[in-house]
Amino acid sequence: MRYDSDHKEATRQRILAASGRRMKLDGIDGSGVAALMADAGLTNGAFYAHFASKDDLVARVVADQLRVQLDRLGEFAPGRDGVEQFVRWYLSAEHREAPADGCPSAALLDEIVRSSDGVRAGYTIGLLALADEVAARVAPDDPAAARATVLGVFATLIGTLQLARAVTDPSIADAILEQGAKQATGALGLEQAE
Amino acid sequence: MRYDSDHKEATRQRILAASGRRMKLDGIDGSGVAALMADAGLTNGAFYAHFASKDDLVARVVADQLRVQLDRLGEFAPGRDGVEQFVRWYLSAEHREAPADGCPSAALLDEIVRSSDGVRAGYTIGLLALADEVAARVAPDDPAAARATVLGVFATLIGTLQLARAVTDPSIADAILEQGAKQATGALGLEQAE
DNA sequence: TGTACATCAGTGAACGCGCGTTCACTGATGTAC
DNA sequence: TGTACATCAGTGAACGCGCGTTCACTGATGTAC
Repeated sequence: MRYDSDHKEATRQRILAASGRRMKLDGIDGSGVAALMADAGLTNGAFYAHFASKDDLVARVVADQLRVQLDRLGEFAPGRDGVEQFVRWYLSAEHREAPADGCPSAALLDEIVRSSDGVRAGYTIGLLALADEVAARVAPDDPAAARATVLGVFATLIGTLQLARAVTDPSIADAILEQGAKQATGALGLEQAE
Repeated sequence: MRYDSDHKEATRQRILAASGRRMKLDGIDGSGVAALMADAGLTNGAFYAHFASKDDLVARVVADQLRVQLDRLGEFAPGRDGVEQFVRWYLSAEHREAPADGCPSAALLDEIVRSSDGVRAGYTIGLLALADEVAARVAPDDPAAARATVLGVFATLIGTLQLARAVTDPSIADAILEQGAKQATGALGLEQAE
């Protein structure tokens, strides 16, 4: 090998991470292949040595980004406490202001809806993996039954963050986040910390 | 006048309605000016006699679409019953399958987040007008206090519909809609009809 | 040990195409005289 | 009443540009002998 044996894989991961950031900022349609590659420190021609097409990249990015969310949850406390920390982070002003480092669902969900079946199938898998992990934490006795509740809470988190980002009045944006936290913690049966 | 005195205004409304449908299907970035004008039965050159730019159009479309939602609410029963009917319609399989005829927030919210301040300001006004109408219906004694609750419910409705549209498994999509209805009616203190 | 060749990640120019926007023009109709 | 002109919504070609994708090439390094 002319490079380390894992050189190409490392480059691929760099493209995935850079594309995740860029797409969450500028949207999927709004992120051109040349810009994504430049973000990863490469030129556009190298793209097709790593991905079959832009659609292929989108599917990988979406899956990768959901895995990052699962990792993030893993970095919080175990059990229900970690879920509460996750919700608190999710609906924070910091997350609202930093979409590039944030949740791919909030940033991209309605573009994902319009994406290919491959993208949506990957999204579904990643979403359910995250939901099942949360369900196992909040209802260790019967996680299967809790899955629907958790998906409902996800819907609230995603919609709340999008609304808070969309409105131009900061005090309304704050109120939306606060209300979302109330609903989400209530639905999960968590104490709302203040 | 060589045309009826309201001919141009009628054309403008036709462009707005056609653009609303198309953008909810293909996204804002995904809808080119030529395609939008063709949908309205015109050629691309006429566009700039009606709108200053595509961004101007987007702002008008978003405002127009939110007004349509307000009109829709007005067509349901008065008072709380109409709100319940609105929620039921919003989280129906029909609405999930027909984004072109549906809510602009669910179809476009994360593209609106990335749009210009003008678009977002118009969105904020339309959103609050709708929220205040709902608040006046569910809490006629103190609608101002109910606004936050209503915005929280909107977030749940929007996120729920997006999630249900994104997942590739139909039974999960159905479960997401059902769970969203449970949370939304609960938050509004409405009986959930079956 | 030294040289010729094979490998392959990445470069950068080019492809056809659709984008948002501009503009000279058309043609139907109202107004002036 | 008839003719010349003004108005203006809409047409359609063209602009420069960035898109996704292709491809001939580079150059660093490993392997063969």
